[in-house]
Amino acid sequence: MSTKQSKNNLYLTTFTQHIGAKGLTEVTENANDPRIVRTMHMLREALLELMEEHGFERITVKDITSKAGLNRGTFYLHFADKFDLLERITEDMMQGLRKIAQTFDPLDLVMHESRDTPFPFTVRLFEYFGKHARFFSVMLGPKGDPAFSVKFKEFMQVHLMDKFNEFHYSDDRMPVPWDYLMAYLISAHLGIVQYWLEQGRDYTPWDIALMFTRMTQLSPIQSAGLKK
Amino acid sequence: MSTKQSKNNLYLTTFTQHIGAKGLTEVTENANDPRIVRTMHMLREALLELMEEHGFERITVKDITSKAGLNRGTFYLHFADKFDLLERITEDMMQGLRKIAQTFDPLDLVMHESRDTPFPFTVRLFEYFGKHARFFSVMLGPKGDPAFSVKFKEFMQVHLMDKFNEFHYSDDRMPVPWDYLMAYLISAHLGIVQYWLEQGRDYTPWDIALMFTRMTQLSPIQSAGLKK
DNA sequence: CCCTAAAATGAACTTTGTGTTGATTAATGA
DNA sequence: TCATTAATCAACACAAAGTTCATTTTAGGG
Repeated sequence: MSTKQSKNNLYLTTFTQHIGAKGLTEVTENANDPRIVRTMHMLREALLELMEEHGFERITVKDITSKAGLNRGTFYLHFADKFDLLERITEDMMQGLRKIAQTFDPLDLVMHESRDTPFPFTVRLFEYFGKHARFFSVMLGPKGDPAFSVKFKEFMQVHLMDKFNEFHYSDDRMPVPWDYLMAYLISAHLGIVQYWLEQGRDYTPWDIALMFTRMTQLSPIQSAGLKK
Repeated sequence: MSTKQSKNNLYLTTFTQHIGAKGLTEVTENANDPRIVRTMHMLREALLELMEEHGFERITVKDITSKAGLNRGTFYLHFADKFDLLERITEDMMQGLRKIAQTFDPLDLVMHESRDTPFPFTVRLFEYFGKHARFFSVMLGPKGDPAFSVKFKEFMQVHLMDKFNEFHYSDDRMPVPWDYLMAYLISAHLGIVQYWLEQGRDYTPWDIALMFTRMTQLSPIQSAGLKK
């Protein structure tokens, strides 16, 4: 009773260790705590690995925690469910993209397109994709989340395409409606990102960015170098 | 015992009413039986409606059958699980696409592109998308299945793009690698389909097909009619 | 080094959906 | 009319979800 220095903290044990399936982001965790950092990292990595293999749909919380080597209860200490986890990862990545987007200047583009050099902003984006290749590769791939592709497109729309709104004529003078042209270009660029990741990044960000410059200036037929 | 004409079929009751979670497509049903036709139809419609609302991931077999007004057991009479159901619907739609693809002739394209008229093959495709708008709209949208987008791209690759392989120069003479150009174009076209469905089909198949013709011939900058 | 706050663990429990089974009822079509 | 077969119903074992609480482990400031 005295040798073991007793349990004098019995009446002061931990409160509210739990998140609750509803209160999704009401958590104010100490993000500096190395235990939390580690846990988060393990869970994120485990989720991406499992998604790569089976797709988000087929994964259970049990799978995630056992791959992460953590207790299932620990998961619920931080996230309401697997959707919550995915959202948090996604939001972080989008933050990263938005930060890069701040450096974007449309006038820069005009300068570079006339001299067959890649647009530096595009290079920076691809460097980011490369840095987080696993995430983007999974999320934009066949096992990924189609809602993320939409998010990504919205990002391009707002941060890139909308900057050029002022430069085009009124709709009746255009060969193709403005909004359809935007849909075309955004999806085309997304397609390049997907293909590049799929191929294991066989070109440098610089090379890819140069392709963008060229494909924007040439018609598809010219880009193909088709024999007539 | 005699008034009710008895149960003389007791020893001949139905065998193997069930599919089994593994034997996915081992079923040889009489697809003409109106009961089956009706059941299939109800299940398909229910699935699409629910996907539109909550996405495939959030749906349970219970949801599907209760929306379809059927017994849950009936579902398992025809499908192993919800994935199986989705696959069957998808396969049917792809069949429809392949059938249209048979009518494709690349030489046709050369004829039409020089006179600013839509490519009839493209018109036919969009008529099909329109006819099955709910399916394509859901599956290619944010609540859909990213694997289907990939399937769809492969379809375009095989049935459209590969036909032009012979017409291009060797890679070192091209402004952009051939495979990247294909990824760009395929994704761009997919994007138009998605956008068109999203907008509630605000143009006719003919109009959309004409946009394709033009965007293939003009550079994005020309398509935009950008002020210099 | 010790001690406290907080994170992680482990075990139990309820609930919900799954996939299966066998018996019964209802519809089809020859 | 009647044999066949689809659909229904009720019951089952099972797996994972989400929650709770007591206990153990860890981090880091005094």
